[in-house]
Amino acid sequence: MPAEVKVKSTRQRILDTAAAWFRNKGLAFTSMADLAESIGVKTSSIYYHFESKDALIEETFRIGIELVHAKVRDAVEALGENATHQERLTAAIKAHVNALLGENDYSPANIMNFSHATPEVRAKNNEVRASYGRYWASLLKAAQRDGVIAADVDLSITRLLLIGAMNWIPEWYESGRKSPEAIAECLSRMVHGLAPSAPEKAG
Amino acid sequence: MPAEVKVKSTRQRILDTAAAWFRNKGLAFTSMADLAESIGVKTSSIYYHFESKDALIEETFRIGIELVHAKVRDAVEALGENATHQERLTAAIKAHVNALLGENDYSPANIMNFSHATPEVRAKNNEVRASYGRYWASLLKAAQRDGVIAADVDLSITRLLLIGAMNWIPEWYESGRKSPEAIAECLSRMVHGLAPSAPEKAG
DNA sequence: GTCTATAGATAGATAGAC
DNA sequence: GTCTATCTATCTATAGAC
Repeated sequence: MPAEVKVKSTRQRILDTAAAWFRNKGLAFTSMADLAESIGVKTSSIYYHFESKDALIEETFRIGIELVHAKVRDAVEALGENATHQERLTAAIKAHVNALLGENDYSPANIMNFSHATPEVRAKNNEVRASYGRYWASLLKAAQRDGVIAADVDLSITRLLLIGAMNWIPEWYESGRKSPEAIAECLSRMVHGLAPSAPEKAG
Repeated sequence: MPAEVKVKSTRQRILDTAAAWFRNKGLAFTSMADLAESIGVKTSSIYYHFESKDALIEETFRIGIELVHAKVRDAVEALGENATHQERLTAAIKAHVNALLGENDYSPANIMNFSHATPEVRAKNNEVRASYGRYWASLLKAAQRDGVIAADVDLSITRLLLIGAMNWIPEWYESGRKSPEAIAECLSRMVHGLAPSAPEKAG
């Protein structure tokens, strides 16, 4: 294989461009003509690679979840066996936040548009999303078993609130103001508040 | 005024119906024809009351924020002067969560669709949203001044993460599974974890 | 694998009668 | 204040040449 001049396939350029448009404009405000023009082909060419707009959306969605799942898993595993469960949670939070705010368009494209996709597209994305959810559930369960999270805390609600706080970040984040690291740290500290030694809730 | 037979004006029925459709289907999947048919009028009639679809969206958005702002403020003020700042935060969280999960369609319609509206619509909604944001900022600032939140916690990030965790709830909430109260309590407990006495974050 | 050309559907919006 | 009728624009998707 030639080391230089790696030309991306048209299919890959369609996916990359679609992810960027979906992230920045949303599904409805992204037309097949927009994508074609960005790439420098005609609309009909896209239909050689994807049978429909929904099929294209579905594929970008799948990639988006798989990317963030892989980054989070890698970040946690990079800590090694001796890391505390609080450290593992913090690493997972940082990785997820960075995936949503970084240069990869696929993950934010998924998170920001999933609820506005058709039921068919959502259904086909369900398994890969559920798999990622189970990974977080396992992290939280291990933390609770280890005493990092109090025994009476509802892990299901905790997980959904935690991921929700992160998934909402793209709605308000402006690059240059708050760093992804500071955001992740603040959230990690909130989760740490669920520890058994934390003050009981008032009222 | 007659006590019974209060017939809602067409304008009000358009707004109510639009809020419900925007909440359940999203902006792009709600056509003016859908709304007209739901109400029992013709599409053109809507244009007598609203000059465009965007104008209709903008009005439902404004109502949605004003409603949740009023409910949160009322819930906090109902506590009286002697309530602790933790109690005030908990009451605010409960009120916001209930507004997003309750029968009022306007607030969830706004929250779930704001980022998919046109820049013009978003801009016109900015002031009322900023006002609501300032209210939360004042709640958190008072809590920090009172020692309920540690002095080194970034209140701006905290506010955005907290509201984000709540605003994401409609994405995963299924009525009948977890109660709004249990969700609000879990989140309140997380915020309580930001207290000075809470364990310091790990590594 | 990409093109030209176009079908077919639906959307937001307007004109003018009543 | 609501109607009928229609305009115009845009979008997804397809047929067939190259």
